[in-house]
Amino acid sequence: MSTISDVAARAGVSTATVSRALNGKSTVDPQLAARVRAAAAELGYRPNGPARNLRRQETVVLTLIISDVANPFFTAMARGVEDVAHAAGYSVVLCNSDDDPAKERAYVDIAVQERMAGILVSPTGRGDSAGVLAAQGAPVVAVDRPLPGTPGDTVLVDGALAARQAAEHLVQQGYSRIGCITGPSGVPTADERLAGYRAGLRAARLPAAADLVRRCEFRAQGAYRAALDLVNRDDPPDALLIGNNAMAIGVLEALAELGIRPGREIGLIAFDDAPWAALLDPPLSVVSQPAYDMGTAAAQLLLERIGGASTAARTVTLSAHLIPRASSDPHA
Amino acid sequence: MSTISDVAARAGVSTATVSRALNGKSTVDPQLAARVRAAAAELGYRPNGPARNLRRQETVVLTLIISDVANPFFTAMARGVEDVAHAAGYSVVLCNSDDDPAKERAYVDIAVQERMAGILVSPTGRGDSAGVLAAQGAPVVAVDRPLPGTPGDTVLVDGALAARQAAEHLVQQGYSRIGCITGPSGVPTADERLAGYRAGLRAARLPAAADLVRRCEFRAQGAYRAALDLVNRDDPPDALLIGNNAMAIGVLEALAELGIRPGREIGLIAFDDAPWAALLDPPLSVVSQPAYDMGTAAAQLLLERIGGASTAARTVTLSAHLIPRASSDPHA
DNA sequence: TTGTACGCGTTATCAT
DNA sequence: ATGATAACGCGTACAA
Repeated sequence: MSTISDVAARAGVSTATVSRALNGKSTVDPQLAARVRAAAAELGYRPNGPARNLRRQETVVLTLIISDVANPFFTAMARGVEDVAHAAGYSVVLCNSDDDPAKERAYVDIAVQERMAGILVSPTGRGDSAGVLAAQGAPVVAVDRPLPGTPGDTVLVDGALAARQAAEHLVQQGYSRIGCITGPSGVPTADERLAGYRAGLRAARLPAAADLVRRCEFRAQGAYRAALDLVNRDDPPDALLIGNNAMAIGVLEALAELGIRPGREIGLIAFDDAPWAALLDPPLSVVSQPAYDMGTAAAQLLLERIGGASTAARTVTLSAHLIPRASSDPHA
Repeated sequence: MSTISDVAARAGVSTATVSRALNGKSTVDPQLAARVRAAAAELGYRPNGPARNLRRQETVVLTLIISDVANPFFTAMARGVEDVAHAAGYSVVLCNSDDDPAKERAYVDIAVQERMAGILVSPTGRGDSAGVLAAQGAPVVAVDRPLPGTPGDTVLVDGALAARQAAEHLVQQGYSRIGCITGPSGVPTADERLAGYRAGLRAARLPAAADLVRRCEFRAQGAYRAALDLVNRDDPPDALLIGNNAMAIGVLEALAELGIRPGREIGLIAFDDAPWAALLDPPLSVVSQPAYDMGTAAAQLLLERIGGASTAARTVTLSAHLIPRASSDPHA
């Protein structure tokens, strides 16, 4: 692969002139510049990124670490990040932590080592990534979940409020034995949804039914088992608040197997809207989170932080809203 | 951010010893090594990636460029790539080209400039990324779609065969006016699915109905309009072969709006299985592509190519298989 | 306007 | 076993 000196030799100029001509920085004789560009094109010259980054001490690529690429919520967020980043001349690379603290940590290490311009991370909540980040003082913003320990820029949604509203909606619809399937203990989004659910029951003067709560990973499989488990009880729930998109699929599979129809036989509300949610029969009620906007907000925060503008940590909290559909209507 | 010389100073040794101790390469006095590690830890030292890559002339990160992060097909593929890559000590970063040749090109440029160890790309089919890649001689493998022009390593699925089988299945089920909504002309996967569809009709001695074919981007919106357009004809199709996952959503939305029930009123088969396809009412018949396996195969090819093993370009072709469900059953 | 020369942080070679 | 030093490819201050 040809270097800047190859180009210089071919164009009969110094490497400094090549650099200037190609970066359009200082003023260069138009004719020389043309010769340089021609030489570069003929050689298929591409500047060596590592060398350039080393010299410039900066990059124009952002790292976005998410916990599940297959989750539409995170991909929508990624779109938001990308749109803002691209407009500002940055590129974005995605890393998939798989909700595994070790993988998250590995990607954080890479981002730090490669001296990425900035890092957006939707933390698993466990693990020590936060420490690494804090120690390096790299520009970071946490999305969806706060970074434990360090008070950095953060973009959240008020999941507790949304969960509470969802629970109250189920009560209003006439359900009275409301269960909840949410993520692992310690994961902030999982915890806050559970708290909101409980607050909703309390507000409706319904007894807190600890035995109607199940916790598992934010995946279909665990939710599938949890749903079977709950529904096969002697006193099964008559409604379910579901922690996310992927879990909803597991629950729906379980109910389909048992021939239980959502809405009439069991009320259902799941976190995260998805393109297919409205296509189900009955359509699935959801708590829609502003994923795209979370992405744009996070990217903006990060860009400002990179710019070195403010120094105080900021937290942006967006709100989710309930989209009631027939799966939470007992008369549907 | 501290450098290797900071660590060296703190440990009272030379930078060379620090490098050796931290990389465990050459043999170092255990006591000294411990002192070095301690110093590094205290300083929160992280090796400078660009400097290291510059010196080593190599990276351990792979770039995977896909056209749609929100498409489960591509994310499943990404999982396959990641699993194989991680096992071999490589990391993977995802880039979202959005099916936009310019974005694809931009990410290819980045990957090449950053001297990524290897590149996996699912090309838009348009644009000149292939030329750049070929010129640089970077390790590349194309997934899902071939890289136009250059005969490099490629992982494909036999979409023509699968489309033909799908069309024939629809015929067997009793449908006779079968339409097709597929991707843009020039996109290989779109073209081959159309070709297979036509072959299926021919094999069944059904007239090729050019006016029942619609082409648009591989997205929901275009497919939504195409479906409305087709169904509102005087002589509408009685079945539809749909180009992919996202398009299926658009078609289903259109049909739901018009109150047309899949299966009984219009046969439906879509490319790409998705977790929600079986949950629909009626469940959606799909052509399931081995996305995960495509990812692992591609990653293996790439790793071998990076290793410098073979020199001849290889093409791996996997096969898709039809999963008939009720949406292609007129009696359901 | 153009060229010379140094340094970015690391690893590898060569002495010691 | 350890240290001094060159080199990776680039951008830029300084000199011409």
